[in-house]
Amino acid sequence: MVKTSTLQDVARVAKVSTATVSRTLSNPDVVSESTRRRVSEAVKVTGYRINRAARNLRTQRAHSVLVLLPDLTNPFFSTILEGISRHLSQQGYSMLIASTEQVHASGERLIDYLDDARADGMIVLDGGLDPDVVEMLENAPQAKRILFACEWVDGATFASVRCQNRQGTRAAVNHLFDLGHRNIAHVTGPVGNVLMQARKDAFVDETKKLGLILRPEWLIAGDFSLAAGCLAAQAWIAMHNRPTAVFCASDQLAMGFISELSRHDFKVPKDVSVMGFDDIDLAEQFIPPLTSVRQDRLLIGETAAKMLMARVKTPGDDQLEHAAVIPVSLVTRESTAAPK
Amino acid sequence: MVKTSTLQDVARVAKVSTATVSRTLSNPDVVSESTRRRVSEAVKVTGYRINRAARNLRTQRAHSVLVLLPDLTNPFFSTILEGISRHLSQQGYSMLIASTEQVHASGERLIDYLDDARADGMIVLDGGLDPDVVEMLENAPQAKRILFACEWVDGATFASVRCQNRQGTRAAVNHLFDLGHRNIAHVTGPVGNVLMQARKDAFVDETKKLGLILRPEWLIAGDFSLAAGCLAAQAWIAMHNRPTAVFCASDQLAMGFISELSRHDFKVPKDVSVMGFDDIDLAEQFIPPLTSVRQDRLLIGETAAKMLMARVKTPGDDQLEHAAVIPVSLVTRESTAAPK
DNA sequence: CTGAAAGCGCTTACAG
DNA sequence: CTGAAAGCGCTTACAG
Repeated sequence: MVKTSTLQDVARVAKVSTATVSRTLSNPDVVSESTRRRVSEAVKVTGYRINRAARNLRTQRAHSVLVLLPDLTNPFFSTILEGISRHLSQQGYSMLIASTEQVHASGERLIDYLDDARADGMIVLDGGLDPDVVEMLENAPQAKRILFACEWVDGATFASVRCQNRQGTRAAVNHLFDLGHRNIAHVTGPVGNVLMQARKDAFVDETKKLGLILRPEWLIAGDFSLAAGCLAAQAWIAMHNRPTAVFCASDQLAMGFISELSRHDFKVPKDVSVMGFDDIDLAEQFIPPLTSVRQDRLLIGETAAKMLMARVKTPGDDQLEHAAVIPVSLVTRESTAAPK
Repeated sequence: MVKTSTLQDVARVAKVSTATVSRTLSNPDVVSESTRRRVSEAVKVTGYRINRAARNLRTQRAHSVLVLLPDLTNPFFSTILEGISRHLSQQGYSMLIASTEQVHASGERLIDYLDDARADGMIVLDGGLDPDVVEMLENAPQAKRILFACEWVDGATFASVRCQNRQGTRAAVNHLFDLGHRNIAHVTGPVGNVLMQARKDAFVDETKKLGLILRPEWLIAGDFSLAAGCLAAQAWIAMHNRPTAVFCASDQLAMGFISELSRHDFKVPKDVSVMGFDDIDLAEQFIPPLTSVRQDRLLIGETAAKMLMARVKTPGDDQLEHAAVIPVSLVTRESTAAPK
C-alpha cells in the first residue's frame, strides 16, 4: 500500500484540528479567511486526498450508484450510460455497473448492493427481472432508491423514466398511413417485454382508429434482434397478401428485415417500406437510411440519474418526481416511401 | 437511512465476540464447528450484511476497479466490459466506469481514483491519454496497478493486454493475396492511434514482403468510424487505377466503405473485395457478410481483469505477467472474393 | 470560528 | 479456538 497523507497530516501542518480541516474542505464558508488559507496551503504541501472509504463509513453513504443492465453487450445501453455517468460524476458520485445475469451467477442478491453500503441507489434497465427479485426489491426498505429506466415492471411501484412508446408508435403508423399505406404489418419485440406490449397495443389501437385492416399474420412475433428481423422477413416473403409497409419494434429488427429482403432481391422502400424504433447510431448509415422513432438516450440517462439522486439525497418522502416521460420523435429517412 | 444489523448484533445473538464473527465469515476453517453453527444461525436471524465501507476502510482496499473508456458510446467496448465484469464479480470486486472526457470535465485527476481509495486498480482502454496524464500515472506509486488493454501508450511502461495486430494484418493481406489480389489498399485508423500505426506498419511490411506495388494513394487516411469509411470509398471511386481489394482497419470503416459504394452502384465483392478488423457483432449480419479479423473481446476483458487482480493482490513485485497478447483469427465471409 | 471527543463497522495482531 | 482492544480516516454534535 502506498502511504498517502491524511486529515491528521494536514491538520498538523496547518496547525489546526482535524475538525477544522474537514470543515474547510466541505464547507469553506464556515471558517475564517486565514484558516482557509493555511489549510489549503497545507493540503497542497501534503498532497492530501480524501479517503472515500472513511468518509463513506462516517457519512453512511456509498457515494455511488449501481446501474443494472440485462446485458452488457447490447450497444443500445451505452449512450444511456453516458447520460447517467455525466450527471453522477458531476455530483461526485461513481457509477457501478453490473448485469442481471452476473449478479445472479455470483449468488448475490440485487438488494445486497444497497444493503451492504456499496451503492446508495440503483437504476435498473431491465424490466425482465425475476418476479421474486422484484418482490424483494419492492419490500425492501430502500425501495425508494430504486428507479427503472426505459423498461419497467407492470404493477410495481418503483419510480421510473419511460419513453413515449405509444406516441412513438402512433407517429410511426401515421407516417406510413400518410404515405398512402393501408396494409401495415408490425414485427414485435420479445414476448413478455413491456416495451413490446406497449408498442404492440398502440399499433393495434392506431391501425383500428385509422380504419385499417389488420390480419393476424401481420403481427409478426419477434424479439429486438437482427436475427428475428431476418425471420420476420422470411415470413413476409411467404405471405400471399404482402403488406406494403412494416413497422418494426426496434431498429435492429428493421435492419435484419431489410438485410434478409435484400438477400432475396427485394428492394426497400420500392417493394416495401420498413421502419424501426430507437434511432440507434447505425440507423442513419444503414442502406437505405432507416426511418425510425428516435429515443433520446442521453436524456433518458441524465433524467434517470437526476431523479435517483433526488431520492438518494432527500431523507424524507417529500414530493419526489415519480415518473418521467421522455419525448420521442419521428425521423424520416429513405426506408419508407409511398407504395407503388 | 435504513437500520441494518452489524457484526455487533450478530455477536450478541451468537454470544461470541465480534472478532469471532468476523473470523467465521472470512475464514470459517479457523473456528470450531459449534461456533460456526451458532454464528451462521445468528447471521440468518439478524439478516446481517457486511458493511463494505467499514471493511474497505479497515483493510485499505476499495474492492473495486476503475475501467476508463475513451467514449462510453462506442459499442466496441461493451463486450470487453462484460469480460472484465465477469472476472471481477467472481472475485468479489465491483466495476467502476468512467470516460476520459468526463474525468477531465469533472476537474479530477485520473490518479485520484487510486489515491482516494475509490479503486484499487485501473484498466485503461484509451491509448490516447494526454501525455501529461500518462506521465503522472507512470510516476505515481500506484503505477503497477494500472493496466492498458487493447490500446497502449508507446514508450510507457504499464502492463498491457494487446491483440495480435501485426499478425492479424498479415493474415488479412495474405487472405487477399491468396484470392489473387495484387493491388490492395488500406484504410487506416485515426492519426496518432497506436492500433492504426501497428496495422498500417504491418500492412506496408507485408505488401512489400509479397512484392506488391503499394501506391501512396492506396494508403487512405481514416479513423475507425463509418463516416470515414464513406469518405474512403469516395476516394477509391475517384482513383484511376482502382485497387481490387481494400483492407480496412476496422469493421465500421469497412461498413461505411461498402455502404457508400453501394450508393454508387458498385457491388462488393464483385467490383472490389473489402474486409475489416475486429469482427464486431454486426459483421456477420452485414450485407454482404463481412470478412474480418476477429478479436476475442471477451477474452481481452477477462485477461485484463485477471492480470490486474494479480497486481492488486500481490503486495510485492513478484513475477507478474507484464504483457499478454491475445490471438486474433481470420474470419472469411462474403465480402472478399477473387478479382474478376 | 474552533477544538476535543466520540463513533461509523469492520479486521487483526496479541495474548491466553 | 477465542476475546479484548486498537485503529482504519473521516465527520459532526457539543461546548466554548
